[in-house]
Amino acid sequence: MAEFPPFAVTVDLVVLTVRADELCILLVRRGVPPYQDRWALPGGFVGFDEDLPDAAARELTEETGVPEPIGHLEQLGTYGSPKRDPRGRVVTVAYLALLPDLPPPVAGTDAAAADWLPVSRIADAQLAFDHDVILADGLERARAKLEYTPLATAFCPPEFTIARLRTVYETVWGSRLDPRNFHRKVTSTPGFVAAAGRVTEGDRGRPAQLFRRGPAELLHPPMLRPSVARS
Amino acid sequence: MAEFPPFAVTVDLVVLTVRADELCILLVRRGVPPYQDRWALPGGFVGFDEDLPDAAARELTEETGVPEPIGHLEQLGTYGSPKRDPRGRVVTVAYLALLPDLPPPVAGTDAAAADWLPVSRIADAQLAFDHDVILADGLERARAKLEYTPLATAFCPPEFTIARLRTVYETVWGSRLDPRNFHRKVTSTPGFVAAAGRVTEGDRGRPAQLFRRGPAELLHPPMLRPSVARS
DNA sequence: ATCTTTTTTCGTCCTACTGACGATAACCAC
DNA sequence: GTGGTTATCGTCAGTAGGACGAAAAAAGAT
Repeated sequence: MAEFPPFAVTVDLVVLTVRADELCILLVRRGVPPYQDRWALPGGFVGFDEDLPDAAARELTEETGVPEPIGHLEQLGTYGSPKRDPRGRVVTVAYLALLPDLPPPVAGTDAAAADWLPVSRIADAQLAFDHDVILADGLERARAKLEYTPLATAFCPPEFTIARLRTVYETVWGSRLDPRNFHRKVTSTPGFVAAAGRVTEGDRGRPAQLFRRGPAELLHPPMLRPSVARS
Repeated sequence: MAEFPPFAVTVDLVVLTVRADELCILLVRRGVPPYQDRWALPGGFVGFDEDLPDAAARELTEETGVPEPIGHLEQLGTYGSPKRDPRGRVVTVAYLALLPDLPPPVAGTDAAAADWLPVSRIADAQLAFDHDVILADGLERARAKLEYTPLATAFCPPEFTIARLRTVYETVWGSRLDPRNFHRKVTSTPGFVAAAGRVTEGDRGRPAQLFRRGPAELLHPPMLRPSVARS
């Protein structure tokens, strides 16, 4: 391997959570050029002896301050247009993280600030680099995966009610779901959720049963989003 | 961007086709170390001014000799373990290609040979580098995508019969499907296929209508593989 | 020419899933 | 208690899908 073009490799994170009935993303405000003072996805260079998932998990921990075996982390895609970074040839491996609601993040080393922003408030071409595209891909991935995996539970604390799970679906999909049909669907899909044996207390209305995530990796049959109107 | 670890970036291709009722993959026999004389995925270095999809399309054309606007090409995932290549730190972006049956490939520049191999004959740890893992991921992606996209048509010539499309599903999924229910399902799913207005001739049995791929990108409702037995 | 085989294509029955929505249960505030 | 709110259970009709019968349209055998 005598000659090869030298690339820089980074990881970038699309970190999503549901808070206050809004789908939010963790962004950092860049403190240095290029794109200084613009919002960007958290991320950084991959260490020379570091595996890609390790680098993503490290960045996630650094930005959220939370030890990472919480929520869900998966590779989203790789973006490597020659012009995407004015500093040189940078290929970035994007990861998608789904987390339960967390306390506000702390600003990192080279970031002026870090915060949760509602994705509904992020207009096109507002983010640094090609991060708009990466965010759009991450949102579409998350929306699609809620259909056929139990990943909506990654947005919830370890024990949650069916209603909480329903607000996750409603928030991510942006549409309302019938509470009675949703309840029937979730509890009748094998392995989706398992009863925790306890109930909520102190809220309004009838106390709700608490559930944990079940063992299923795939939902059969899948949840169907109402937006895909049928023929 | 003064200092950053220097990486090499490559693309590797999982190229699948259906020929003679078998799911086959395009492999090259390595002519140089490491892993000399082992089968490997076709691929190569990304040019310094080359975008990743362009590099993948270029490699695909080089290996198959076919101008590339045929079939389907999508990014599969990125593999970058520090130990995956003994020559140094190489991050590879894997692409998945689905093609109709093509003539045998020509051996490339640094490959001793290239050929279609049935995936059923590829045992574990037979391929160079981590290409076993990449192949496994590509197969799972292809199997899953046949469920909810019209991508099975990428394995077919421009005009095809429902029976041909059915053998694609049966070959990729490894299970038999009822011809009558399959016919009903395909023709009743909006946008999956469109009648070409012509029929086959010269075969055994009743002549079949020819179809082209329809405009749909997603199948609603999806095709369901029988392997996922229900509760 | 007629029969058999093969393959396509249409139709029927039955069950499972889903959307719309009524009804009841169990809490809180007053 | 009453009223408000939320959770949970049921009912009913429409639809999709698996199992399978049957007719249609060709090729080949006799």
